[in-house]
Amino acid sequence: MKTLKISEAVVRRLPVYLRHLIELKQREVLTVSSQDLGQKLDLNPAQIRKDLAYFGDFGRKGIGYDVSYLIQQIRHILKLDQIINVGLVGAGKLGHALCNYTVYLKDNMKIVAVFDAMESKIGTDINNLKVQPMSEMITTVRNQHIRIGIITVPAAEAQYVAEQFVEAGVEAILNFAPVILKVPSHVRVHTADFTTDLFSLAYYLTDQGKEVPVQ
Amino acid sequence: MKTLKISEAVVRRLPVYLRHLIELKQREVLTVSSQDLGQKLDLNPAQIRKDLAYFGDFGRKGIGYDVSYLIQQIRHILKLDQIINVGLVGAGKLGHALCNYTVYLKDNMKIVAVFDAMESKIGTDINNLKVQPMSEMITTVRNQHIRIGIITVPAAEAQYVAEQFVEAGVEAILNFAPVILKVPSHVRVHTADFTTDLFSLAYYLTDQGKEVPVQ
DNA sequence: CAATTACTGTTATTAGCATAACAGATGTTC
DNA sequence: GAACATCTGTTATGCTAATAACAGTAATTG
Repeated sequence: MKTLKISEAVVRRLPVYLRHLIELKQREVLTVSSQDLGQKLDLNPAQIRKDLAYFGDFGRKGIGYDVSYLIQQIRHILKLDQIINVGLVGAGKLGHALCNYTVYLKDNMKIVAVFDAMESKIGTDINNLKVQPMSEMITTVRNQHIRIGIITVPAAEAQYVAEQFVEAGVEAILNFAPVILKVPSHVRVHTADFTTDLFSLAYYLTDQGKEVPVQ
Repeated sequence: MKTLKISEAVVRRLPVYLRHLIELKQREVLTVSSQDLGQKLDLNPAQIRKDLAYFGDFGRKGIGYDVSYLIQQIRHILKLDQIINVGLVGAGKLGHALCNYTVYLKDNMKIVAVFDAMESKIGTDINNLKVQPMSEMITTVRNQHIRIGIITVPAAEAQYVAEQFVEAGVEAILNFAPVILKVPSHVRVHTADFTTDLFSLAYYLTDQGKEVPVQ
């Protein structure tokens, strides 16, 4: 285990490896080479080897990587062998979708509390969790040892929610609102905004002028 | 307008600029400097100037950028001044959320059709759109001139849906399923998977061992 | 058991992107 | 209207990340 500074690009590929390895394990594949992985994941084999080598010598020359062992190692690197509690603010459709989705996963990461500012939503059930008012957020985050916060509120409220999360002591935030959040540097933020994704995809469309048949 | 190859990193920042500029316009700010923008968006001012300069001389020395003019220009670059119809497959919670969300935007990009494979979902209403069966997908995509496809189905079905989209003639795909899609090179794919986001955030958490108070 | 093949881990090279530096232009102030 | 401040567009520099190359090791085959 080296102590080099690992780039974010590397870290973001690890979950991709993990996902595919789990699939391989389900298909009872025992070992896999960087070339196989590269083909399936559209990545350069050398890059995969280098990524993994940052964290240890997981492979065997002439053979490849033991699937089960590598799964175990990546889960450890990503801290998925710890219990990681997650809190979510914003019980809208997207919030609902995320609650369902992550529960589906067989990992130690779980959404354990949901909050909303709207009176009408408080007390309603999402995936066996009762939606709590914002006033309870800080104490719940502390009591339930919530370490990651997810924000699925409208843009205008996102900064306020982020500040509450920070005050409560969350270590990282996953933000779905289309704004750049300002938080202290010890809190990691990732913004996952699909309008950005959609708009940047539009750039690559072929230019066709403005007239389009509308029925 | 130069014909250099624009990097994806640049393209992905354009929607971020656009969003903030629209906010500035609503607040009746007339001009803005790269420094102001950089401060608000956590970006280097030089980078912003360079990004914009790829596409033209939009700013004025000593002054900055005219907000309205720059909005217009970026919208043009991103082709948001054209009508861009979008189709979505997967009428689950996430699909619902996306339908609501994009409709909210005042842009020419709209989800105009929703499909699902499940019998029980077909015919139901999502945001004034009737969910159609997969069998109608290809003809609808062609008739309605759908150019971007969104995939919000489970991982196992995503590749099949992608192939249908490609056959129907879609130019780009936004994929929310946690798989790497294989499509011809003329179709642009962006995968927006939040398990990847969440898992890579976990990497940055402080190591705390495995014991965690669970109520 | 030598020769061959199939792999990794690591070092070297290339390419791409972000930052810095600066020249040129605009407005403002005294 | 000269001196100064502001801010862009562009060129130069530095750095980070991706790719390629290769040495070393394990299994396999004749």
